[in-house]
Amino acid sequence: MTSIHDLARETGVSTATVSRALRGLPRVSEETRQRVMEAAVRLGYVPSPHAVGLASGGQTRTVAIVVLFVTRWFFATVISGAEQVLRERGYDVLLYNLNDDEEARRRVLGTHLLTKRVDALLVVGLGPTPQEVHWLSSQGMPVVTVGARIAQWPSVRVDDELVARTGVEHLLALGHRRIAYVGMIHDTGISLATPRARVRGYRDSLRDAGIEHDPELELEGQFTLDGGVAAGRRLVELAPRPTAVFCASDEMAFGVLRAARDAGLRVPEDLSVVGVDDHEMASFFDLTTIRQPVVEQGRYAARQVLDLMAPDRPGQGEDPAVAHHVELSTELVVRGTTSAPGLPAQRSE
Amino acid sequence: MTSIHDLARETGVSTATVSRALRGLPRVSEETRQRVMEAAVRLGYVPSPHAVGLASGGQTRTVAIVVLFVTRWFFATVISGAEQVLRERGYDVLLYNLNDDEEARRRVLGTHLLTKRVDALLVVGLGPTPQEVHWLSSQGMPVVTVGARIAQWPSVRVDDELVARTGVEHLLALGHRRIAYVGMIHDTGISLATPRARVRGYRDSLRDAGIEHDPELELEGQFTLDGGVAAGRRLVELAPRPTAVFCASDEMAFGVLRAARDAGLRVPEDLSVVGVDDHEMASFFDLTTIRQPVVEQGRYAARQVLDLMAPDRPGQGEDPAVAHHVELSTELVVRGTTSAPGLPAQRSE
DNA sequence: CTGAAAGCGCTTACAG
DNA sequence: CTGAAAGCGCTTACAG
Repeated sequence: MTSIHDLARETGVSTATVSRALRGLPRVSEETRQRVMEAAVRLGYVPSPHAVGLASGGQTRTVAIVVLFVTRWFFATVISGAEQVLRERGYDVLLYNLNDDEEARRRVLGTHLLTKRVDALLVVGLGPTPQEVHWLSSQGMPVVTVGARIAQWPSVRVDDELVARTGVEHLLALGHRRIAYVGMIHDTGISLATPRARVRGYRDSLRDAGIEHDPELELEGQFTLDGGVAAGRRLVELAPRPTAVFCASDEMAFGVLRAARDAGLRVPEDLSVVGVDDHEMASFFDLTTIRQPVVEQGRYAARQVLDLMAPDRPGQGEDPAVAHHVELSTELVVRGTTSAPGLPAQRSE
Repeated sequence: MTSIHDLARETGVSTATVSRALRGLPRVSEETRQRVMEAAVRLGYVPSPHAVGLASGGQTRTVAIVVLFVTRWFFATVISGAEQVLRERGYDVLLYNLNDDEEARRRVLGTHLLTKRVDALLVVGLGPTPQEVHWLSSQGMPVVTVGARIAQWPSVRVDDELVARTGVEHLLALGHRRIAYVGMIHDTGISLATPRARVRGYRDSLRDAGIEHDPELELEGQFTLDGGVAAGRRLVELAPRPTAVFCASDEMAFGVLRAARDAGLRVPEDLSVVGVDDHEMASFFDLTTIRQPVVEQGRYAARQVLDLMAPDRPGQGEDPAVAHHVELSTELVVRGTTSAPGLPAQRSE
């Protein structure tokens, strides 16, 4: 491993000068810089991040991304957006996959685990508790959240209540009155913000439409495909059967479609189905859904992270173009799984 | 940030003793150890990874996982398996998402980028070139591959030729003779090993069955859903139309199913379809497929990585239970998308 | 069982 | 423009 000393010996200058030359600092003659650079390339020099970090006050040029489940489309997609932006700016990404494990969450967000290991935290899909917020803030750790809004920290998300309202109101406008909900009803894991906001939106739109709340119509789907199938099976047995269902994620909607078809129901004639996400397979299933921009949420959050760290960089202020709380817009995408009760889909092609 | 010096002052011993006490080294009185531990907890002490790394010879306790696409099911699933095993052993995971970018690949595998940043490399889904192998070896970087076999390095994979043969032979046994292939035909990106082995398996089984090779039957599907749809559209236009198709991934198979149904074909009566993976949505589509263990490949590879680094740890040898080249077994899962030509599926329920 | 001291590979005032 | 020296927070022989 060639070090700064090797370069100093090789070029006949001091290590201090080598250090300055390498980093493009002023007060180094052009000729010296050339010689040092050349030697660095020739000897395959790479700075030791440990030494750099130690000497320059603990910077790690590393950001931790904490997700609930790497394997789910939403999280993987957010990661890919954020990773790209951070990478471009020379940051490494440390991945923490919580796997919905409460203990892992405590370890990562509630202990010293990350202090000194990363410069900032990007938390996706879970809302830190007030204690965690307090703790991380007291540690001076910059944090950005995706999918949850914490007053003190920058965040990117979509308006989950509005998402649900948009879906349910689409069904109401088509004439449905008995509308079921598939989502996360019982708080099991550690992801709360999004599921809760969506049920709320569902309930509020029904109330605003003067429809009485029927708890029987709220089905547990766990935000998974299998959960959606299970919820769909229960749904088709309800009497009277709902004529439509709003699913809080496309993956659950796929499951409901399957269950409906297994039960011999026609979609949308017998059952209209709406999802959320515009998952890569949604158009495949011809699913009506509320599209949310996902890569963009990752990209934007990464920019917020960079911005939070920016004031530390000499001569750089905050980027005025980066907002504290950002709500990206969503969009109703009408496809073939919704129609007026009893009618086939009206395709406008 | 409390340091080892604070603990030393607090407990009235030297920093050397604090260091030993903290790490559970022998030659420290039980009483001293207690006092140090207590102070560490009370003051919220966390060792600086930079200082530890610098002082103890460059260890980083970090492993880089390099993948082609985080967003694809296979890669995300391998990551989750590997991450869990590494995490349990106290290693952090640095994620590099290549996104099929040749330049990113060069930067990561062909330069000094990773030297001094990570203790080992876990490469998923791409086979390093001989130059890269030589380079990384000369740098002393421990590397494990998933899905490609490099003689010098430990690897985990499935036998991709056998996978293809299993699928094609299932179709041959059902009586099909005109069998198409959907996979990666034209080498575009940087993922080569797996796609190539699978076409080879397809061609070989047909040849062994005495069926002449027809290049028209090999369709480009790019290992994506959309690629599968596109390939499927071309497939249904072929004359005479094949009676069956082997797809090198489930995602492409989903696409072919869609195209077939759009074209009014019945599956499996008019077209039998086989995939590879047993993707989480495969049973959903009732797809016949060759199942490969994916989380397990990630877990096993992580163990190989740990084993590769083990000899450095005092008193530890290699784990004899960890093999150099591992081929995990695959399994034909017969579902409803395959049958004898012209016949409906024979379900054994 | 414990401490003083050197060293890991850099950066950063401070002189010159 | 350049160098000598201290320091970042640990670990590790070496003494005792």
